[in-house]
Amino acid sequence: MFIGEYQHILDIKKRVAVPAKFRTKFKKGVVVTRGLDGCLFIYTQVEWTKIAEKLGSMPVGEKGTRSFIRMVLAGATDGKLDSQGRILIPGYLKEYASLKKNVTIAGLFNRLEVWDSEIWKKYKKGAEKNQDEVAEQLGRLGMY
Amino acid sequence: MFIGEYQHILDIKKRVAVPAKFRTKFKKGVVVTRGLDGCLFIYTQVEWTKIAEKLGSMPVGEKGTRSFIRMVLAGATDGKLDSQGRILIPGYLKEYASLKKNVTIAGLFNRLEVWDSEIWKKYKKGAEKNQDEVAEQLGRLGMY
DNA sequence: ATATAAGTGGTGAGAAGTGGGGAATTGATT
DNA sequence: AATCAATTCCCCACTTCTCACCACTTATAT
Repeated sequence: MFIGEYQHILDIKKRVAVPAKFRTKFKKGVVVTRGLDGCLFIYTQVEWTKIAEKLGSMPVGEKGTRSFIRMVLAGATDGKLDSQGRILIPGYLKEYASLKKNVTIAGLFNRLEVWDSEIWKKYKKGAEKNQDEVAEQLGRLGMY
Repeated sequence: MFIGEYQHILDIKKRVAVPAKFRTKFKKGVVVTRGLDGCLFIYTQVEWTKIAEKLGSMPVGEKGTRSFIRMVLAGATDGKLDSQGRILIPGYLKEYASLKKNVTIAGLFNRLEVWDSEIWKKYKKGAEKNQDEVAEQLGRLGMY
């Protein structure tokens, strides 16, 4: 499963390297799409199939949910890693996530997330302020 | 289980030795992640698997939960001990815990904690001041 | 005091990350 | 349909970093 935080570069041709230790999981293909909180989600082809099914069969209750699901499904592009283990980010996704040169790749269990490094830094700062809440949740997990 | 307090050094290559008596527990792998109060948590692979499963099954609808999961999962790295029984600390975790050269490793039942030695010293001082309060809490728990 | 284990430091080969040239493909315009 | 521009893809090349291993020092135990 995916964990960890990695610094990479989005080069001038809009390519990002997938951390080497995860590349084997993408042999069957990779799917990139719009994510939550202004990042991109990267799924393995296998995981994506499951996710897409789940999203497609969700009760279309709330307006916001509906439009988000559309964004995710419509925003998806599939491809393969190049011989150097990189993926190509389409222009509209680069724009969606405000990606500049430096990006942070985060491992989130069944997916990777791509963040602009500056935005990620701010996001972390925000999250660290809620330590009490974090402690509470850790307690519930039996971690603390 | 883990107990005790140990002084070690984070060398220039960001490696720390795990106290020798605990090394056998990490044969299957070791996971380091962000902890509370500015320290790092070290779990055995076995312990971590339990935690990760719980994290994976948490609903991601709420913003707070999402950021909590991101901090724990993206903050984590897994690896193995090197032939000298050391673990490698990624830059972002070194920074998170403000680690300098001297670090303190503390055993806390199902995990180890890594502290910058200076911070640990201060933390202990603070904790000693609250002894009355601590005693009270222990009493409530029927431990004292 | 000697032997053994633990802790720390360093080096070098190989892997990973990044950049770039040029062919192939797409799709837009005339 | 033909041409051109732009993007994508497939290599190759260079640089940087990581990891496994070796070597030395310090601590512990008998």
